[in-house]
Amino acid sequence: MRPSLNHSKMKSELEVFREFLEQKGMRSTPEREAILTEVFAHHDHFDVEELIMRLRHQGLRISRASVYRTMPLLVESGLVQEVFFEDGHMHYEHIYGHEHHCHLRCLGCRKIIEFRNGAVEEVEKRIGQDQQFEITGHKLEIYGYCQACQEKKD
Amino acid sequence: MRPSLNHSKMKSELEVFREFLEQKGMRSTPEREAILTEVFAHHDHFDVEELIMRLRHQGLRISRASVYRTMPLLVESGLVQEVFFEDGHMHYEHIYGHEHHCHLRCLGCRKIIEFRNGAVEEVEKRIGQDQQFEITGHKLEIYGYCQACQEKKD
DNA sequence: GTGTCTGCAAACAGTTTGCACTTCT
DNA sequence: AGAAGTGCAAACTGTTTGCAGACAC
Repeated sequence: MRPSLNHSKMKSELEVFREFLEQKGMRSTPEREAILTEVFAHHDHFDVEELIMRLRHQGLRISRASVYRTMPLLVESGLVQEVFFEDGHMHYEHIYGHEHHCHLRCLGCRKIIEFRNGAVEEVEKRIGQDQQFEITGHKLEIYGYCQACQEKKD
Repeated sequence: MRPSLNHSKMKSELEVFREFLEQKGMRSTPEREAILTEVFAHHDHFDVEELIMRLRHQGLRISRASVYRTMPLLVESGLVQEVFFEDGHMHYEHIYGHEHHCHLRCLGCRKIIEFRNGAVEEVEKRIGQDQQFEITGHKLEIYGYCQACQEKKD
């Protein structure tokens, strides 16, 4: 479902994170690294609560505060992305080492399908030139009703 | 900056809202209509706090609760869209009567530029067919650094 | 050793909700 | 009359923060 890029020539996410922290004069700690590792352990969208639960299941009792303090670091380092805000809280996904993808969301059952499409990258490039922007990324979300939910509506 | 569609053949947003409410067995009230009117009175992104302030400036003392209760109705009716969650709260824009547009966001100064691009609509259409989705809309946000912020970084 | 980080608990902010009263039909 | 809506204030929930002790460098 979510293909990885060829990692052979890439730094690991841990290396990237350590370099990011060092460059900011911040420390690499067991807590931060455990959070990072857990974030990359599953290929699904997640929220802070789920992440904390997963850490607990590993026997790691990392405080809520530390997780909340670490999330912006992961985002700033480019390893993780805020995907959408829903049900009163933010949802994230890790993006490092994965091809860029967009989201197709069913407004009926709330199911989310990922897809890739090169055309969006081209649009992005053109817009960047037109507006003199240095583009670093994009988010495309398409929404509607999946087949099952279309039938339910009738 | 943000061109309107040709309104001559369109229902007004008020008509749309009234029909939406009626169809849901809900009432059209002065509060709901004042909120709707104020939402369509300015062509900018806004948040609930700003909206309440603008209503106050009109001498309308509509409670926070009513505004919070009305926002989901405006979204559900398709008149308004949630644009992004930032600084701890949601930001909206009205979309009825306006061509669809996307957002280009500067990560440096947080400035947001709107743009239109037909290619995205085509992508949307194709994805809908591939996935058997009935597409109702999309959100594309491209981010990066504007020219001024690129220079600042050097 | 020094400055950063963690965990805790309290604080905060946006949003939701229960309730008594009002309003629309 | 009855159902639905409003305003108020309290409750709720996700997130942030101050502080004392712990730890990385």
